[in-house]
Amino acid sequence: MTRARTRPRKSPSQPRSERTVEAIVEATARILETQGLSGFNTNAVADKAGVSVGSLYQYFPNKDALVVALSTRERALLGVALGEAARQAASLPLEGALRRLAHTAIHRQLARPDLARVLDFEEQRLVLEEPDRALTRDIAGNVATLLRRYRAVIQVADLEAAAYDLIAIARALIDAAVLRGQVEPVALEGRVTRAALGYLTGRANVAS
Amino acid sequence: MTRARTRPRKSPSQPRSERTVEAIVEATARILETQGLSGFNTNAVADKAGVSVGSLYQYFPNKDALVVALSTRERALLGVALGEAARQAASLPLEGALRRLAHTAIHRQLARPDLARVLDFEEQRLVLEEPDRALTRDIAGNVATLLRRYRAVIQVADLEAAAYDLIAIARALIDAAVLRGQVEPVALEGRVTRAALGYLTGRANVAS
DNA sequence: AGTCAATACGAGTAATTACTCACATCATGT
DNA sequence: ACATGATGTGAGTAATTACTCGTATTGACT
Repeated sequence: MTRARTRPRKSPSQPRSERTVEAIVEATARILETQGLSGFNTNAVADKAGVSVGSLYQYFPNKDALVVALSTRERALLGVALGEAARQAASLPLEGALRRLAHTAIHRQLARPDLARVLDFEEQRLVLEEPDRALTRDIAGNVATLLRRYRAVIQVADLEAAAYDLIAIARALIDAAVLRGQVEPVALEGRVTRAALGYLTGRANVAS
Repeated sequence: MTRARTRPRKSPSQPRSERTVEAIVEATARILETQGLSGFNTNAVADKAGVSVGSLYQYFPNKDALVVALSTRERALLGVALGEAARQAASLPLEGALRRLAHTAIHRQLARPDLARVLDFEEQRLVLEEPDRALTRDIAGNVATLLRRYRAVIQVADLEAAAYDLIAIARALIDAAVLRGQVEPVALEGRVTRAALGYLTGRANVAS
């Protein structure tokens, strides 16, 4: 029972094939954000990319691999932006740092809001089907590192878990905002920041 | 282009058919929590329910209707529990009230954690495909009503939206906890309560 | 006992779609 | 020019599965 691969082929590369892979990943994004899940099939992706299905399967072993590649690309962009934000936030108090992170994440997700929402969903599906798949590990690691600097003011012991929770909160609030069409970035940033700050520093503990 | 129905048939009812419908809904639950999405097909549900596919389609117009029915059943249970909790919390300060709600929601979701997670996911899918589908409207309404009592201490203006956001936060944190296997109810309750309280009362507003 | 509507059956169908493979074309080194 | 590996093609296949429909059974009422 060998676990199915999701990112195997595409070993050799001439510049030509690089462009093909790029086109396929971007076609996946465009299909997902314009047609949604129901329009997302490999033939449609190949068409949109201007290549044949055969070429698609030369570089991606199965349909999920498309989602993984796209997710990886988008998460990398987010990761870079968050890294930059974290450096800038180095001297800020916790609230300011969280706000910067929230601001950055919101900015990136709202750049292509429909894509963000569908992709979040697809990532959830992948994790549901294969729980150890680590799609947000890098980002969570970076967030955890940042959190460690504020250990003194944070009530939560497990900062790794806290990082994942903060990501889940941000995701939930951003996706909900997109769904409602309430995408005023500043207000949204405030909501995310307050929830995160409450999670980390609130002193609502055991009492009943 | 008439919108597809999701809960149409089953008009007439002898006691026999009631039991059939019950069996089908519960079979859906058991399939989802034991086999996950990949095992969820109408033949499997019919088998598990001990009825034929034909009978299934006598009462449910399509596969999604199964999910809607199950979701409705589970949300009703949660709704009743939350209503009770809200009454008991009537005299408590906001934090205590939120804690009671969190406690109740967690208790119910952890009763069948795997089902809760897959069902949350399926609900997301339904909303993604049909944005105006209102699966949590009743619960959100109840939460909003409760929030109105605390208007004085809440920073957020739109309490309807806040209710949806709080539900999204709770969902995200509970599902994340189930995924990680960290289901200590008390700690989880604390996390949800702190995030909710921060969201509502935090004074992280506009500053940059 | 007989009628009839409600309920149940489940083999079959039609549609979708992920994926393959035998073949074509390209581009690079000689 | 030509050889050769890399890259591209897309009609076809196989598997899955939601859903139908003609038929069978049940049970309530007379």
